[in-house]
Amino acid sequence: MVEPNSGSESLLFLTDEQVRKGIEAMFFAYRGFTADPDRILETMDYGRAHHRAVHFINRSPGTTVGNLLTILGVTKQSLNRVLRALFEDGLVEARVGKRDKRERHLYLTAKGQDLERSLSDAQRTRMRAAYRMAGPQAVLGFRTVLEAMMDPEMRKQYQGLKEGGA
Amino acid sequence: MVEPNSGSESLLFLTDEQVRKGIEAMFFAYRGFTADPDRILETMDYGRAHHRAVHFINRSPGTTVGNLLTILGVTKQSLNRVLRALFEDGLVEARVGKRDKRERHLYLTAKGQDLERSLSDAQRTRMRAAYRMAGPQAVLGFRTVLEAMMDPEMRKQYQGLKEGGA
DNA sequence: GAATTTACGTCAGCCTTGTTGACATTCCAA
DNA sequence: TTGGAATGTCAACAAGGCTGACGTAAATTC
Repeated sequence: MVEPNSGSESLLFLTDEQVRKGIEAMFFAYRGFTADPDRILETMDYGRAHHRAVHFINRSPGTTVGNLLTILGVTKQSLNRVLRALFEDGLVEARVGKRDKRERHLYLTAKGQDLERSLSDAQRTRMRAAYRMAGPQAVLGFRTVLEAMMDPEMRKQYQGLKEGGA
Repeated sequence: MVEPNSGSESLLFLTDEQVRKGIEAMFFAYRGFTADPDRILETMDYGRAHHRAVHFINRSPGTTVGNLLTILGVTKQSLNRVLRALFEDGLVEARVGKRDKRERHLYLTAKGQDLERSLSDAQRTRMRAAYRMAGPQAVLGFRTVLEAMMDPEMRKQYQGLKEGGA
């Protein structure tokens, strides 16, 4: 049913049908979103999990294992499997914390940075194309809605990264 | 209207940094997007794959297995495992095609519709809240960018569903 | 200084959901 | 009649989640 509207304001954008279109758009767009890096990763022995780790280590060099766990929202066993592979292949290195020696600070090696670049180039190219097609006004709306969709703690993480970045 | 940019207008929304924020927004938002149905599903014996099947069968009642394969982008073996569970639990029924008896047309049973409703209620509630927070202009932009991110074939699927709906 | 907590690693085992390959059935269409 | 399409099913496997249990070193608290 069409929702009531305050005054003459149209709230048609809140109908079930409109919302469902948004849901399906998320589904199909997310597929596109991951498609390019996935293609690169599958030629190597890596998956999406490695990509995510590499992305956020690149984003916040020196981040700890614990931070990464929070951001990625997986168990340490899961993350550890991924990190072990990245260590062994020399893409990531861990340095023992100076202040707190229990912590491991994670950094991409040169080789890791190369991979990161090739992955995010692919993804950025698609994003940039989409941005260009849609225009700045649409991009603003895109980000606004996505932010509103996040869980509050995740939104904090996201906004933290926003400031924190280089 | 803060409109586009002929000539020397700002293209700042296309910087690497802006694009990266978009990438991270997609990552975090998608987590939120799936969180609510996931919580419901995990109490039952189902996963996201079941949700997707139920969603699209509900969306296009009478769709064939082949159509579903195309839309979901998985192998028939994967889909078949999911469908078998849904048949056994009486959520979905398959009717042999009248014109082409090889085809199975898929329908939700009343029980299946109940599950679909409870799942999409959860997801729609979040989406609607996000839409309301962001406003109609932002929602327009949101959908525009997502559409631009899709692979062309997926975009066709998506737009086909748009018209095809109930 | 001892006890506890924190940060991390690791082993083992399980589940979901994706994959390939092989093969059977049914049925449309040439 | 035969080829190929649509569907189903069996088997095996992999990625990447999960839990539980245990170990170690360092920091913190008592």
